[in-house]
Amino acid sequence: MSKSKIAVLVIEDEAPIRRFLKMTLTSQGYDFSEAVSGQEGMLKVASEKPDIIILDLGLPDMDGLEVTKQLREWTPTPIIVLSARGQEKDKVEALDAGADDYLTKPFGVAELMARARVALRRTMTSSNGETQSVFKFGDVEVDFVKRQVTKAGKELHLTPIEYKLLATLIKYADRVVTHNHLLREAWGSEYSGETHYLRVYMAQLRRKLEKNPAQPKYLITEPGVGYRLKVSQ
Amino acid sequence: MSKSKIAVLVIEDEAPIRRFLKMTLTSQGYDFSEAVSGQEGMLKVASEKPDIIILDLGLPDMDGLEVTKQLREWTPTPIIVLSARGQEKDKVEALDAGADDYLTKPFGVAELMARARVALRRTMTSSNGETQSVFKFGDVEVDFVKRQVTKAGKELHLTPIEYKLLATLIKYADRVVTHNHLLREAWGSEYSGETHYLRVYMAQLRRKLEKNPAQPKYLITEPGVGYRLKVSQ
DNA sequence: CCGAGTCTTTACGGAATCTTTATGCACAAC
DNA sequence: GTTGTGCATAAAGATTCCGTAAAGACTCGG
Repeated sequence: MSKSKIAVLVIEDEAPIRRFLKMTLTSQGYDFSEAVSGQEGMLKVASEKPDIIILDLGLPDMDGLEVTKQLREWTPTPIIVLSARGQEKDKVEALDAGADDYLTKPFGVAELMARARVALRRTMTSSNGETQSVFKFGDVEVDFVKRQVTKAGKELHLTPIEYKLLATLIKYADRVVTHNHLLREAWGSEYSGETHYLRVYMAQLRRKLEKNPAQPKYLITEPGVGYRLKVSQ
Repeated sequence: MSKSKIAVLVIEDEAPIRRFLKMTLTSQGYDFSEAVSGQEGMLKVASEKPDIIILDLGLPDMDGLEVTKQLREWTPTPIIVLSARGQEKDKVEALDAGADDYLTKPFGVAELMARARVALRRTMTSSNGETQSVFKFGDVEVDFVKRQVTKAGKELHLTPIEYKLLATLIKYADRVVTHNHLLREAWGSEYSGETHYLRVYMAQLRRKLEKNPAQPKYLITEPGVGYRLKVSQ
């Protein structure tokens, strides 16, 4: 399963709240990351590309509103704001600055989780991912949203392993992917060394995707190393 | 269609609040529309296709949670929930049912407006296509407002689970929906892994909807992955 | 309390997929 | 020329997954 975890970045200076959120989020299966200041937070948003940001407005180094505005200049990642101040004016300012939600401390963790799910629901279902949803080479098209492959417009059926294998090669298009790497991604880490499976499945993929399977144009063998999906030129 | 104004639908039984919202919204340049019951509200969502819905949970004729869930079966239009109950449990339930935000009465109108702007900001930027309240494939028609299914004009009875299953497949039309995803949406998260339920119910749906259930044209199996409602081509 | 409708559970034949085995080819090393 | 290694391909065997029918359990209104 190549389903990576959902990554949450918590920008919060108070250690107890950070610890608390870390416990809750990790126990619910999220990938947790933290920053203790606005500066560090913005850097981590850029470097780690979290799926959602939980931001305390009362940071020591800079105004939380300013953090929100600056983030919104370049990223649409959902931001849930936490604040000790419950005045309506504060809420309106933060929401208009680009925050997606606003919770007043002390907040209930169940509500925070529910509101995080709301924010994530949007970004997940809307098809505007940073990864292109359709990949093409030759007359083959791979639609990752539909999980469907077509060749010359005609639908093509791939088995789960064939699909994962192809998806991995596309992920590293034009680069060589080693035998073990492919085995790990398509089968699982415990299959390292079973390079024979690869030969069988690469042959199947070629039969389905290549015009002349014996002289592949796209699914290239790199002897002794692995395979490569050739798309350039 | 050249819709200049943003249309807001308010579903609320208390006249004073309705009047108040009408004043505020029209003065801010929104197109205002209202419904006094859940039934009327759902009909107006289908007929008027508002850009955003403000929904009071405490309606006389039906549970607001149920309204939210039924709307979410076919439309992604933002829903902001108003409620007199401020318990965390109520908020979580409403948000997980599909609401985009939850305000406890008495609420500040500035905050409501700000939260409406947040919800609108998201849908306006992402190119969300219009959703229809009636979905068709082959000679089958599904009316999400009446909750009624017809085949070749003849009314067809589906059990609650059959209906939810079909509604979920329609929501992700042409996309592969995994076993667990279907189980979560139609049965609930605690049913993950009970894939044999799906086999039983997919067979029932095929018997009712397909001309030749043994060779389905629309309800397609994706072995080892899930199912897909095929409507294109 | 009963019965209709619905959900849950079970069983099994068959289909699809994964795994294993076998054979042949190309090429390099010796 | 022989040998060995890595690869391609086909096909058989093993396993998992799916479709179907039917029976048992549950729910709810009357």
